[in-house]
Amino acid sequence: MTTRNTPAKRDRILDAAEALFAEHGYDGVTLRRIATRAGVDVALANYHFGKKLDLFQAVFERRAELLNGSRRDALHACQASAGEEGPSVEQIIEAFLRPLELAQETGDEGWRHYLALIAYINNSPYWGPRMMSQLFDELVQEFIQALRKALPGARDEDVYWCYHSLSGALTLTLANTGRIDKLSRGKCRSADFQAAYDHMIPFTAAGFRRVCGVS
Amino acid sequence: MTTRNTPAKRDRILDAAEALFAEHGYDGVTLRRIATRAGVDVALANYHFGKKLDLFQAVFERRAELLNGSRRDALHACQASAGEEGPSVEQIIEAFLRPLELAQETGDEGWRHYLALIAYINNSPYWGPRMMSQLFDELVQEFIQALRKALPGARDEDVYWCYHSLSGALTLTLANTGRIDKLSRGKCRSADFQAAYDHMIPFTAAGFRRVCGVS
DNA sequence: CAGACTATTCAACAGGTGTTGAATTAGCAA
DNA sequence: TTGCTAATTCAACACCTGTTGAATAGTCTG
Repeated sequence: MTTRNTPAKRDRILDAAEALFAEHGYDGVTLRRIATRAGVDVALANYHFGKKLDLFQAVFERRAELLNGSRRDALHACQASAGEEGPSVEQIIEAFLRPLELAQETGDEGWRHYLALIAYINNSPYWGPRMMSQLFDELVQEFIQALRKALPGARDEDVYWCYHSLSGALTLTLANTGRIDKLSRGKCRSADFQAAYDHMIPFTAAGFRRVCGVS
Repeated sequence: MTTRNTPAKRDRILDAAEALFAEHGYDGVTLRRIATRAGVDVALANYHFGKKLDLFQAVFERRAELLNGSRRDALHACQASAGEEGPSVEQIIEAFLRPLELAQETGDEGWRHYLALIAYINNSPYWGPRMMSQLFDELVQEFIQALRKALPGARDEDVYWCYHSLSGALTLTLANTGRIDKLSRGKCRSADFQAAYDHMIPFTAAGFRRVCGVS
């Protein structure tokens, strides 16, 4: 009965905040701008979410479990289809990255904004340590565990440093700054996510193999 | 005669702005906070640099040429010592990265802040496209040209996508968020720059080789 | 219908923002 | 000393910030 064609104002606030926080960061966005973009009074954000920081956190958490879910599914799927010794490095990284590509390629541009927000947070010396761990560390450790199994004899330290490089490459992809477009004079488009991941998967897999000593 | 042991206030403003912008971003920092940290009146920033945005740009530009210089020197040096067919992928990436490590390991922590600021700008969808090109593109193109020569037959598109991954891994290193410390439970420390680059160089070099088809 | 509860807006606050022009100090030349 | 100029501070402005409490509209229940 209460189904609407226009989304509820509460959701529109989240959508607006998501897009603006992703592009300008936490301090670069005012509640009034969010409210204006959502077509809503300023006070409504406070009514629904409390303080500005709580709204920020709500945006951050909204899609996290969904994302973790599809990533976890992808990992378990490739583990199930692999034999006794588990999936290859390539398959694990694929499971780590492809769900993001799918999310970015959805018609819903909210996912693009959300992932750009993750990039902002992950790259920030202030927000990164404060917010990333609570939602993403557990699953990341599961991926790293799988990578360790796929790289027998690798030193833990090396695996973590490789993951660091993978995470950095991914973060810049999610940020979607369009810098590669300019650098390559149009030969690459950062909006072409499929191309981005198609290159990133073999790139990082080769890095893991080389550094972690499986030659 | 006018040599002082305390740096001129103009420089102290730049130092304070550099550190604060790097940690909190452009909008997360107030001129009053910069002035306080520099031990200076608020109006002095405006006197020396004009608007807040001009101060931001001044900080961004202050060390750029110095950095480009040492990177360019490193590239030319490895090109000179290499034979006719030019340096290897590893050598080029080393020339691209080591100058940053050296800067970060200087006693002067200003360089650490500066490079974290570069990471912030490079990763930002707002600032990245606006500020990175003007100062850094020319030299980056020189590095990419060298990489192309070291990877004969590689498609331009592939080289640029590989550079994108390299740039991302580097950016997250510069941001110095300390996330890897927590993830690895102390096995890796993001302040250990030498370890970071020691891993990053073979990691990315292997990626280039694999993706750009030199097997 | 009345009532209750939620969602939304209105109006305003106390405090912080970048910026400016005038006033003050310091450094040096003649 | 007296000037002159650059460096620095002071005081204040007009505006924007997040946040709040009261007022209004909307929605469902009985």
